[in-house]
Amino acid sequence: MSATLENEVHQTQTVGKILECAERLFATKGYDAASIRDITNEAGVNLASIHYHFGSKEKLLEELLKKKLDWLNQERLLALLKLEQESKGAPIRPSAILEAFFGTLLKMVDDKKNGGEMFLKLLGRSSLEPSNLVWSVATDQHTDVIKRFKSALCKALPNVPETEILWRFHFMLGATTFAISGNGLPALFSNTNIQMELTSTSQKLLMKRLMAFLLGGLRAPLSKNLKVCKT
Amino acid sequence: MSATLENEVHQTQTVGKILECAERLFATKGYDAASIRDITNEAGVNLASIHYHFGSKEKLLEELLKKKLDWLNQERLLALLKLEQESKGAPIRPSAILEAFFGTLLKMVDDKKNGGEMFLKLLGRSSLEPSNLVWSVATDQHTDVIKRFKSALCKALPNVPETEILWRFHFMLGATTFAISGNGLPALFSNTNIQMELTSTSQKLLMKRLMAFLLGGLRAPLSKNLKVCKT
DNA sequence: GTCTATATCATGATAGAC
DNA sequence: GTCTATCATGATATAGAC
Repeated sequence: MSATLENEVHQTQTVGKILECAERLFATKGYDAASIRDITNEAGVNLASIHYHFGSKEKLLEELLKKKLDWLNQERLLALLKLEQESKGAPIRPSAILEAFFGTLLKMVDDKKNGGEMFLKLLGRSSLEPSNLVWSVATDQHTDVIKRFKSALCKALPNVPETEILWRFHFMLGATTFAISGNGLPALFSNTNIQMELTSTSQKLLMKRLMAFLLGGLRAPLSKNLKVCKT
Repeated sequence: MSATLENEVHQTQTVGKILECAERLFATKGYDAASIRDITNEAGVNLASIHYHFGSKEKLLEELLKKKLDWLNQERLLALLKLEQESKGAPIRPSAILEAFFGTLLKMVDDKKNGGEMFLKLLGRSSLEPSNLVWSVATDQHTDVIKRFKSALCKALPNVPETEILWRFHFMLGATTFAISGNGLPALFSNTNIQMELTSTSQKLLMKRLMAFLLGGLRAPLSKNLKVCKT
């Protein structure tokens, strides 16, 4: 009995340490650049333990993404449900809906303890990879969350066709992803006298900036050709 | 003499074949997953030739990106100059400016012969990678192009502060990147009866959709806190 | 069931013959 | 400029210790 307990503790420790180090290393060095040797060394566990506990390096990444995404989507759902409860039946403000979806995401950046920013960068990178890992781990929960937000947006913006809402959802995801991993910013801000602002820009300011942009894009008037083929 | 010529022909053939295959394989399998053995095999050249001609696998990618980006930025510059010439001194329509910058990019998708779509996906992926390769190959030309477009946008939108223009530039890049590599779309469109449209959506329609969104975001009203700290 | 040591295979890189 | 041989490293699979 005592042995079982010890083993369990041991396992959770091993698995936990692997998850923790893997997340950090994947995010900083990138998935491919982070070798399982790096991870197991840093975690102080055996080289083969990743294979034993997760099956493969890719499964480890999958596990990581799934865990965090599930948590994230639950937060999103809660935020949306709260909004729906507050406005009984009536359409919700588009800005509030966006805040529930993308704001919940951006808030993770501040989660220093759990490496939120690193995870978000990893997430952004992973969502463009050919393997399509991020979207393949999408659980039923994930598609459910998207469906609910889409419905809320459709109700809030009756003038925008459903197809258009979905496309704009996609565009908004892209803008948010870039907002989080500000890789291109140095190039943009070079030769201006406002680079300084980059590092000192607080998360709250970025959020305001992004939200204004997303809202503008979401509510943009349809171009002529799109009005015609309204579904 | 004849030998020199033959060598040169040989070299250009070898280099050309490497570039061609590398671009396709990088774009389809991803940079890491495409081994130099894959590339040299498919190109029908020797394994070591990549190192001889480019120095390393990474330098090869760098070369590829630089070549295409230089071409792209020249196209953008030409488009902008044409607009500036047409409207002598007067501000240019924001939509025209966006079309010159992002439309030029999107047009590459249709360049089937040169694998435009694959390249754009590769470009999108690379711009989020930690190595920051895309932005580090940014030549003076690149920063010049960005500076010119920024100026044009500032003139066209006098109500939006310069800092804000730059941030929104960044957001627009993100939206465009996602628009091109439609990885997340299946997840978004699942359980709707409009998935079909995905594959059949023409480039022109996507362009209209994206442009409407970008314009909306670019011209969005500033949130209160941003108006205060207008530079 | 949990972990470790070891073996096998593929990768990027390099040196040297031609 | 091209090719072969070889190396160091890393990913993965398996056999076996506890």
